[in-house]
Amino acid sequence: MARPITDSSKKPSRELLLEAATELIRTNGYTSTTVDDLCQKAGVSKGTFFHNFISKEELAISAANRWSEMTSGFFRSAPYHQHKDPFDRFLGYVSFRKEILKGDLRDFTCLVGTMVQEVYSSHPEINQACYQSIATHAENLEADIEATKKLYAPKATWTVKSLALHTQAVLQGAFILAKASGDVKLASESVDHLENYIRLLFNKAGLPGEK
Amino acid sequence: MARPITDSSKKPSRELLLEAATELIRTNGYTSTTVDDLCQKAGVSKGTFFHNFISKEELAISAANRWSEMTSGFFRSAPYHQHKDPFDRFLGYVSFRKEILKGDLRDFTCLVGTMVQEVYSSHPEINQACYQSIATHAENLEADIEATKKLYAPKATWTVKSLALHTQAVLQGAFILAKASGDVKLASESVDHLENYIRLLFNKAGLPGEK
DNA sequence: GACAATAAACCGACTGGTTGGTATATTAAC
DNA sequence: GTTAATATACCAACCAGTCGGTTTATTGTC
Repeated sequence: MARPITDSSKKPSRELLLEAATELIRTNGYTSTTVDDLCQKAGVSKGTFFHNFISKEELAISAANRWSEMTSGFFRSAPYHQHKDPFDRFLGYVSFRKEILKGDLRDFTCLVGTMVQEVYSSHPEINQACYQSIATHAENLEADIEATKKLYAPKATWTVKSLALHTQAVLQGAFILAKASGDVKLASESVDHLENYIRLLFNKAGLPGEK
Repeated sequence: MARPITDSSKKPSRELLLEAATELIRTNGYTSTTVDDLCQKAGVSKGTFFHNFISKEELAISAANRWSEMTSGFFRSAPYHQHKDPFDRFLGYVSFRKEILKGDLRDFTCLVGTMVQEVYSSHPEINQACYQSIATHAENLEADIEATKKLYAPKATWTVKSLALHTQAVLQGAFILAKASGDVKLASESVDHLENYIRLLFNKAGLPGEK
């Protein structure tokens, strides 16, 4: 049996493999995820795997790039962009990130943040694709942060880029807390503190009690 | 040759293996670190490995527990404890964490935060040891945070525990940024924002420009 | 304090199974 | 009938863990 497609309802093998990679690597990491695991999950054979990717490493790079594109699309169409005030858009982004911290860990944790820990030293090309994804995501926040800063904290000495990256650091750290504890609430509460920080930063009244 | 010790200058094989594990797992992760790698790094044989540990998994658990003890000792003897004001002690802790972000990534990143990403789903016992390490470390901050809160933000609605864990989330996230980018500065700048948050939280005047 | 018996630490060759990757054959599409 | 997509069988390297045996340290006995 071979080439069983042209059935337009079925996704191409390459896409099936990338989806399998996203799910399995998010759950078990890059090294623990074997090519056979990926083929089984995607429902294709090993021949198909190496027809579509020259190596496991190339699959990981493709998965990281695909992750970047998919998350970009996902957040671009999220509702928080509709706010008039850039502060509301920025805070809306963080609140949105908090809202989607629900259900299964495998569904909201970050593929590229997970991979970085394993590959930063041994697989520089995968690492670069991962950093590209994180950095691009952070850069997408910079316009709103810049506008917010101009409006509400024009003299602040921190840089827009550093705050954008800080939001990503908090989220990545929150994922680690959730994984380690098995309790998603710990992640939520860390993002609560990030929200609170952002309000304080722009004099928008944080939680009660800080004056 | 065997039992070559009683030479008080040489460390026991078990300790050598745990040191090797800390270094190699921090660099390459748990799965990528092979038993042979560990033996070579420690300068012992495979027989010795399995004489000291019943499995690779047990070594990882022991390494996580040792990590917990070593970091506890390291931070207990750090200078920030000498401050009179609990706010200064708390902020001093965070500043100290920032100061040690220097030199090689392998020397300041977190063993247990790295392992969690790979093992949380597949090796619950390792994961538990990792969480124990993170949680205990956070708990060690709670007394100072509690005292700071009573003094400077008694009506704040956030919990002491959540703020302690948030500091850990920021640090873990900062490590990911540093690994991904290869630039330690990104980690430092994220910790800058954490310091700034803590100052704002207790009305201790953050960076200029926030009012 | 000599020495035999026992225990603890250690070694490296070996094993069964796994891994990423290859070679080759088969099928579908144009 | 050429080409792209798929499948299966296979391989050499590698992996965690085992095993039989050696060397050193400790302990009990005289």
